[in-house]
Amino acid sequence: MSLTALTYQLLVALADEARHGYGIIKEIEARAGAAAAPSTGALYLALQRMESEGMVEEAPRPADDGDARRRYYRMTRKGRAAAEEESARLAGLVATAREKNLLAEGTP
Amino acid sequence: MSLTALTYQLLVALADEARHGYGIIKEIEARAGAAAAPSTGALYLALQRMESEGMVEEAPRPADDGDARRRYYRMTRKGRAAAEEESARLAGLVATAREKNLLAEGTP
DNA sequence: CAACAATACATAAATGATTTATACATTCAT
DNA sequence: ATGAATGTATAAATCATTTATGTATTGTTG
Repeated sequence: MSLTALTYQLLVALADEARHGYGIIKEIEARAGAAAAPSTGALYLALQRMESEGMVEEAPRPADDGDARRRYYRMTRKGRAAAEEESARLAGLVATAREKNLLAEGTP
Repeated sequence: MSLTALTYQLLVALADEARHGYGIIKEIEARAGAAAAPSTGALYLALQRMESEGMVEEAPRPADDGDARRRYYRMTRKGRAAAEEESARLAGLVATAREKNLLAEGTP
């Protein structure tokens, strides 16, 4: 039972701190470019699904954030465990890709 | 337009040499364990789709392989380019996961 | 302060890949 | 010769994502 690409992407975005939906998109854009970010439709549906699966949960809005529209989410223990497992799997796959010369030498 | 997880997995399996369908499954099992390998249903449908997309093409059966059932596939140039691009994307994602402590320290 | 762009969340319908199940023939090992 | 493993294949069902759209709030700028 492995994670979808989008689920994993969102878990990584939430790994360091709680964020609201649009904030997740902005985080992904900042790290990987606008093309890597999901559409709002995909994002909010995925967050709903992930909440129902127990991967994330809603978190209180920080006191210093006055924008009442924002809904914050954070990873649950289960979400973190799933993200760690998937990270290991992907790291192995990337290592294989490197062995097979699918990554330019010197790529981190 | 990015690759599905299964598509990428199959391209990596084909990156070093042409293989037949069942051989792809065995290669994945050898590298990542039986749980990581796709079912035959998923595999053959994916190969068909990938062939129609121009990601892989059928290759002649090696002379030293007498099993007439086997159908060999190899990556096309397009498939290799897509696999390289996706490898870079995933390497970046794994690097982020590492920064956020989703990978045990010392993991390759 | 008015107008506009960006932010923010949300859902429906269509699409499309994968899962699950099944089928069947060939090859290998004992 | 018998059974297990190999090998390819397809149909039906499932389920996540895409695409399109709607609406309200917040920030910016002239």
